[in-house]
Amino acid sequence: MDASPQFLPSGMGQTWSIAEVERETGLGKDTLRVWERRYGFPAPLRDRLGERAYPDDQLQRLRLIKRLLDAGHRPGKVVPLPLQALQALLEAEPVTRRLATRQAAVAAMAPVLEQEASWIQWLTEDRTDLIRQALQQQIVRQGLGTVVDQLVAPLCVLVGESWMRGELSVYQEHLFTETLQSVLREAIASVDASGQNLQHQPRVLLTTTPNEQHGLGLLMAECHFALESCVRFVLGTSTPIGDIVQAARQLRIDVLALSFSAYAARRDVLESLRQLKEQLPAGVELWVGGRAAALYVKALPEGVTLMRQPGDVATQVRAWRQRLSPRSDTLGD
Amino acid sequence: MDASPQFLPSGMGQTWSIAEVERETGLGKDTLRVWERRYGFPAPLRDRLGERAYPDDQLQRLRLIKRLLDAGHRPGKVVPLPLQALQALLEAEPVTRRLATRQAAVAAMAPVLEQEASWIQWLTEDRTDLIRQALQQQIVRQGLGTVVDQLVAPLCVLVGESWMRGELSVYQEHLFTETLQSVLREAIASVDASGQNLQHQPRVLLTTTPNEQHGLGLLMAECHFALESCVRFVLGTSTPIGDIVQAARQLRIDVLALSFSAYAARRDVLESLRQLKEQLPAGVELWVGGRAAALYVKALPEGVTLMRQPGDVATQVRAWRQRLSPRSDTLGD
DNA sequence: CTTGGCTTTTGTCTTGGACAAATTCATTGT
DNA sequence: ACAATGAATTTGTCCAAGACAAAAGCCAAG
Repeated sequence: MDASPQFLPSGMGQTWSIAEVERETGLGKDTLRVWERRYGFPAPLRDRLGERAYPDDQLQRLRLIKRLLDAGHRPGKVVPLPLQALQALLEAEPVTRRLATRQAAVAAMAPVLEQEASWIQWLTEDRTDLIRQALQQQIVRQGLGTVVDQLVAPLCVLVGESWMRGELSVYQEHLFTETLQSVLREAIASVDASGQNLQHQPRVLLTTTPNEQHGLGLLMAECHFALESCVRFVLGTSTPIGDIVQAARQLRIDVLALSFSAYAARRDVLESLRQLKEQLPAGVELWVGGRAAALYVKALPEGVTLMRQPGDVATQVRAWRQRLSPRSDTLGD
Repeated sequence: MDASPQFLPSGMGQTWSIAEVERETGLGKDTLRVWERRYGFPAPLRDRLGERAYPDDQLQRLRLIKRLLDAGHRPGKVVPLPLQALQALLEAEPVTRRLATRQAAVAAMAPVLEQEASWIQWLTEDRTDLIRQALQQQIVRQGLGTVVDQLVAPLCVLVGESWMRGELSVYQEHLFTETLQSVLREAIASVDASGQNLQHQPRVLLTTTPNEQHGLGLLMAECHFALESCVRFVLGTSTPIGDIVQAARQLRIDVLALSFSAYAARRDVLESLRQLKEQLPAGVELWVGGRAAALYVKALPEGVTLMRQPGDVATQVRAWRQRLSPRSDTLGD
C-alpha cells in the first residue's frame, strides 16, 4: 500500500539515523561525531528532534571513505574530500598495497589469470551455479590443496578489489562467499570420508576473535588441516578470548589457528594476540593468517606463527610433527 | 615470557574497559552508563585516567542480566539484583516463556525426549563426533524434513536453555552450532544432487538483516526449501536492507525468507520488516521465522508471513505453488 | 475478557571537552 | 646515504548530565 507518501518520496529523500549509519558503514558513533567537528564532514541534516539525519549521498560518501581507510589511507586526508576525488582514489587503489602476499598470489595464479575476467563476469551475472561447477571441476583435476592456494585465495583478493572499485554489489559478494563456503565444506567432508592415519596429529582449534565475522580464511585453513588429517575443532567466528582459552584447555589443543580479515582493526588484532599469548596454556602454539594489514606491518608478538598463504598450514603441520618425533615420518614429501 | 607480572596477577584482578564489556555482553556503552546512573549497577572501578574498569565479577553479573533481558525480564527489576538472585531467576526460567512454539516443539519431540540428557551430555563432554554421527543416522532413518523439525529445532531450544542456565560454556555452544551447520549443509548438498523437477518453483532469497549473526535458522529453512526443490540464493547473515532489496530485484526473487534469532532486539526486527515492506518490489513475498520474541508478541506488518516451525516452509511453498497455478499439482499432499 | 488512554520505564541521542596511543615528521648520530 | 631517537601531530575513544520518544505496564470502562 502506497497510501501515505507525504513523508518521504520513497527512496529519494530518505535519511539515516546515526545508529543506522554506524551499522551500514562500520564507523562508530563517536567517530562520526568527531569527524563532523574536525573536518566538517559529514554534515547531516537534523530532524525535528535535533538528531542527526544523514542524507543518502553523505552515506554513500562515508562508504567510500571507509573503504579507503581500510586500504590504509588517513582520515585527515580523505574525509574532507568530495565524492569525485574519493572515486578517483579508489580507482587508483592497488588495495593490497602493503601485503607481500599479492605478488605470490598473482605469480601462482598463472593457470587462472587468463580466465580472470570470466570469474568476475559470472559474478556480475549472478551465475553462482557456474562458479560452483568450475570450482568443483578444478578440485577434481588439481586437488583441493592446489585449488585453495592458487585459485580460491587469489579469487578472494580479486573479488575484494572489484568490490572496492564498486564493480560488484554487496549481495554479489555475499553470494560469492556463500558459494565458496559451500564448495569448500563439501570438499572437506569428502576428505574426511576418505579417512587417513590419525597418528601424531595435532589437535587444532579454529576460530576468529571477537568483531571478526569473516570465516572464509578459516575455511581455507581447515582445508589444509583436513588434508593433513589433523583433529579439528571449529568454533566459527567471533569467539570471546576467554572462551577460546577455555576451549583450548578443555579440548587439550595443540595448535590454535586464527584468521584475521582485511577489515580487522589493527588495534583489535594486536590486543587479541597479546591477551591470548598471556592466557593460553603453555605448549599451545598460536598460528595466524589472513589479509589483515596488522599481521604484516609490525613484528608480531613472540611465539606467534604467521602463515602468509593457506598452503603454509601444510608446511607448518609437517614441521610440528617433526618437532614432536624428529625421526619417524621423513618418508613423505 | 612472564617477565613483568606487576600489572595484574594474570587472570585474577583483571578488569575490562567499557568497550570490552560492550563486546562481551552486547550491552551498549550508553546503556551501561545510564544503568550506573539509575540503578547503581554496574559500579566499575576507575583506572588512573578516570575511565571505567569493570572487574570480573561485575562482568559476569552483566552477562547473567543480559540473558534474563533476552528472556523477557525488565531492566529495572533485574539490574539491581545481586548475583545470587540472578542465578535463582535463571534456574526458574522457562526461557521460551511467550513462544507458542515451545509446546509444539515439546509435543513433537517425543521420540527424542527420552534421550534429551544424552545430547547435552555429549556436548559437555565435547563429543561432537557422536552428535554428528547420531544426526546423520537419524536423517537416513526419518528423512531430513522430519529430523529438522523434530530433532534439530528442539535440540537448539534445549541447548539454548542449558546455555542460559550456565550448564554449557560458550565454546561448547559454538561447537554445537558448527556441527549442526556442517551436517545440515551436507544434507542439503545431497538433496540437491538427487535433482528434482524445477517446474513452477519459487525463486527464494535467504538471509538475515543487519546485526543478526545467527544463521542456523536460515539453514533449517533452507533444508525445507531444498526438499521442495526451490531455486535458492543464500546471502548468509547480516545483509544491509538496501542490498537485500537490490538482490531481490536483480535476481527476480519470488520469496524473501528471513530468520530472526532469540537475541534480536525487538526494535531491529520491526524496523527491518517495515523498511523491507516499503522498499521491496511488489509481488515479492516476505516470509519470516525464528525465535525472536518480537515475531510472536505483536501483530506483524501486513503482508509478512510467519513460520512458527521450520516445517511451515514446506506448507507455504505448496500454497505458493497452488496460488500460481491453482489446478496443476493437487495430487501430492 | 478485551479495548482505550495514562504513567512509568528505558534506550538512545545530544554537546564539548579531554587525553593516550598511534603515526608522521624532523633532527641527530654512524 | 641511512638508521635511530625524540618531538609534534593526528585520531579514536571516553566522560558528563540532560533530554525525549517509543515501548511496556497499568488501570478503568465498556
